[in-house]
Amino acid sequence: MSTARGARARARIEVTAAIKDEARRQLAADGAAKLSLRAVARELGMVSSALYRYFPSRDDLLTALIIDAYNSLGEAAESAHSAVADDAPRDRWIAVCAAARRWALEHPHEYALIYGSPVPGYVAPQETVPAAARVGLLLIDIVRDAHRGKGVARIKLSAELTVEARRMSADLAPDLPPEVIVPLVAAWAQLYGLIGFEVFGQFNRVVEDREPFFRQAAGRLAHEVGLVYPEQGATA
Amino acid sequence: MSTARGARARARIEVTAAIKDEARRQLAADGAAKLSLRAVARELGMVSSALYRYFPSRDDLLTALIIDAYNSLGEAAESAHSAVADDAPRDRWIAVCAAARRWALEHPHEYALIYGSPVPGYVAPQETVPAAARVGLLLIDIVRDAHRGKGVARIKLSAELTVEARRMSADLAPDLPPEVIVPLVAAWAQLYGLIGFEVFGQFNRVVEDREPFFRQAAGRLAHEVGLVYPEQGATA
DNA sequence: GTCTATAACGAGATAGAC
DNA sequence: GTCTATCTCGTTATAGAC
Repeated sequence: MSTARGARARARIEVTAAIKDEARRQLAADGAAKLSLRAVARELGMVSSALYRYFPSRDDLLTALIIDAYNSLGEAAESAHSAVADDAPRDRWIAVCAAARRWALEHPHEYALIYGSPVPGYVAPQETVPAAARVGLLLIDIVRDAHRGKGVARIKLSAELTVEARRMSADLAPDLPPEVIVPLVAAWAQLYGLIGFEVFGQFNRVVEDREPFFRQAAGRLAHEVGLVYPEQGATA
Repeated sequence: MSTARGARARARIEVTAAIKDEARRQLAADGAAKLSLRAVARELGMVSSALYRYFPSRDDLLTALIIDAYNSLGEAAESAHSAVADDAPRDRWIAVCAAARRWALEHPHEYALIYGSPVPGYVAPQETVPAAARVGLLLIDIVRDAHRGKGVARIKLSAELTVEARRMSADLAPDLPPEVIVPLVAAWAQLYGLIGFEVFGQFNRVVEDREPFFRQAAGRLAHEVGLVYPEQGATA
């Protein structure tokens, strides 16, 4: 009986994985907007009503794919980071940025799913938040370490930004000063500007040798958040 | 006879505009992937085959919408720029960035069309290039002026980037040195990272008071491309 | 010449009866 | 779970109105 239950659980996991794999293939072919439970079922030789035992709606399947994508990206970034965990913060920052870029280039359709245009009619539930936050939290960790080691330069914030900056700091990293969290969040968004332009083809005929270009830009982003070599202290 | 031709030409322009307006409405509702000639025709009280007198295919209609969006954005940026044409390059830079952001927030679906996920099965023809380049060329102009006035700081490029940097410089702005064109292109991409995160909702619960945040970030981008106040010369 | 309407194709999705 | 009747779609051929 426990073996039967185990077998059933195993089967359920396998079918769930097969559904998501097929859904990812259709994502790549037709885009998230056209993802259809029926088409997935047909391709798997199932009937559409059977899919509802695994995903109660198309939106739930989409949510699962989105969470998987964020986790896959987060894992790629975290494992790249752990390989250089003892290096200078600036090098760790660049390693994480490069890992995010590599993942995006290897999974362009999943990248489009999480950082591209919103899917019409779909609203991401709160469930997606923890997975979505992984890369951001990693970048915060790196800057936090540099800040402890004083290897971080602070920036002057405009007066109109001080209230919001304090709120962001309290929300995201209470141990980091507002003058650090603002450029950090900006760099986070800018990183995905660089990655998105490459993945979505905006760099075609503009930037050709993209790896060194990206490394240079990621280094500038590190500088923007105050990460300087090796722990040489802060400079304005 | 010439009046007849004029009336026909006018009618053609009006119908073309009506088709594009309706297509834009459907774009906002269902996304570019689901844009359908038949649905547009139905909503306009025409028959689908009649649309082919105006757009030879669905992709041609999409292309027209894309070019219009780029031109609308380009116009917004250029008119914002001409209002501050005599200010310091740094202020002109920030004005153009702010205009691009405002346009994107006011036209989120058209922004998604040109800077979001690619439309599955659609490849943008070369026709779109001139319109797509307008904001970029404006940013180049601003940096060029600052460079003439020596108000631009050069950055050290990594050795691995020198060849590509020279190619980019020759291609995009032969009168600007590679050490300027690289951060300029990077800042261009990063600008759309900031805008995209706001338009696509990635800043929800992260950045709330977004206007001052954006201005701060745009100012940092200006700094990154070497624009400093007023023409106080170059610093590393 | 310029346009619109009718009809049809082949492909795919969908709803409901069974 | 299967089958069928009825939708949608992009696109083309054709015929006729202005």
